[in-house]
Amino acid sequence: MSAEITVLDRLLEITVLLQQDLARSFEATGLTLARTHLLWELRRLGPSPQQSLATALKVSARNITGLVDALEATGFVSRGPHPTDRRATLVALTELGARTMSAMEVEHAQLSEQLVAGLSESHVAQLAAGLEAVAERLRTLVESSGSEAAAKANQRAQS
Amino acid sequence: MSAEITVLDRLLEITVLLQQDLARSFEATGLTLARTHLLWELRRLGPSPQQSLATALKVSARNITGLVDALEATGFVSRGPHPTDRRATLVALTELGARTMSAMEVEHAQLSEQLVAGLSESHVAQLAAGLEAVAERLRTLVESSGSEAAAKANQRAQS
DNA sequence: TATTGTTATACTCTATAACTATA
DNA sequence: TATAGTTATAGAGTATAACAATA
Repeated sequence: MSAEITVLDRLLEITVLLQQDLARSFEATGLTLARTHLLWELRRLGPSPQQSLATALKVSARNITGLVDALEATGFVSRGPHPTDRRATLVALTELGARTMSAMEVEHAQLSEQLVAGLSESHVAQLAAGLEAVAERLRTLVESSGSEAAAKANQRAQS
Repeated sequence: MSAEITVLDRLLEITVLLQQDLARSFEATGLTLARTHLLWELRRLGPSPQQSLATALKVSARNITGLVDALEATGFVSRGPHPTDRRATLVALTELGARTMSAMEVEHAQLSEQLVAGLSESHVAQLAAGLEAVAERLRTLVESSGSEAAAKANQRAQS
C-alpha cells in the first residue's frame, strides 16, 4: 500500500527535478521551456504552418503567434509563405535554431545515459518496462477524463 | 544505448501526463497548480508566516503575497497575526481549505494505486527502487549545476 | 462557410526593486 | 541593521472572442 504511494511520489519528485535540470540547460541559450518545446517539435515536423504547431503543442493558435513572434525576434525561427495556401505562414528553424536543437539533442542523450548510469542492463530494461506500464495507465486516465471532466464538473457544481 | 533514451523519454511523457491529470483534478475546485501547491505545503507545515512558505515553495515573497491574496479571496486560507512577531502574518487553512486538501489526499492515494494496478508486488518494488536510483542521480545533477551554471554560462558567452 | 493567423483583452505565475513597519 | 510583507513594475505563458484574408 505504501509501496504504491512511493512510486507516485518518486515520479512527482522526478518531475520537479527534470524541469529544474531542463531549465538550467535553457539558461545558456536564453530560451524558455515553452519556446524550446516549440523548437523541438519544429525540428521533428520540419517547416510547419502555425496551426500544425498549435495542434502538436496542444495550445491555442494565439499562443503560437506569441511564441513564434518571440522566437523570430531572437533569430531561432523564420516565417515564410506557404507554397499553396496563402492564408498560412510556414515557420522554419533558422541556422541558429537548427544548431541549438542539435546541441540540445546531444544534451538529451547525455542526460539519458547519466540517469541510468551504474544500473545493469537488465535493471534498465525492467525500469523501462515498469515506466511503460505506468505511462499506459496514465494515458488511459487522461483520455477518459476528457469525457468525464464535464460530468464531474456538473456534479460538483450541483452539490 | 536506445534503452537509456527510452527511460528519459518515458519520464518526460509521464511528466506531461501527470500534470494533465493533476490539472484535471484541480478544475473541479477552481484551484491552480501553484495555489494547490501552497495549500499542500500549508497542510504539511501548519499555520505559517509567508516567509516560510516562500522558502518551502522556493519562490519569491512577492509571489506568496499574490497566491495568498487569491486563496484568501476564494476562502481557502485566512491571514492572522503572528503571536510574537508583529511584522509577520500567519497563513492558515480555513475549514474549506482543510476539507479540500483532505479530498485531494484521497485522490492522491487512489492515483497511487491506479498507477501500478496490475503489477505484481515485486515489480512495483523494483520500479520504486529504479526510480529512487534515477531520482538520486537527478538530485546530484541539479545540486551540482548550482555551482556549474555560472561557469557554463561564461564559457558559452565567450565562445 | 470554414480555416489561418492576428489584434484585443484578460488572467496567472513569476521576478526584482523600493518602501513601511517592525525586530 | 536586518527581516516580513506590500506596492510598483515588468515579462512570460495561457485563453477566448472578434476580425481580416483566403479557401
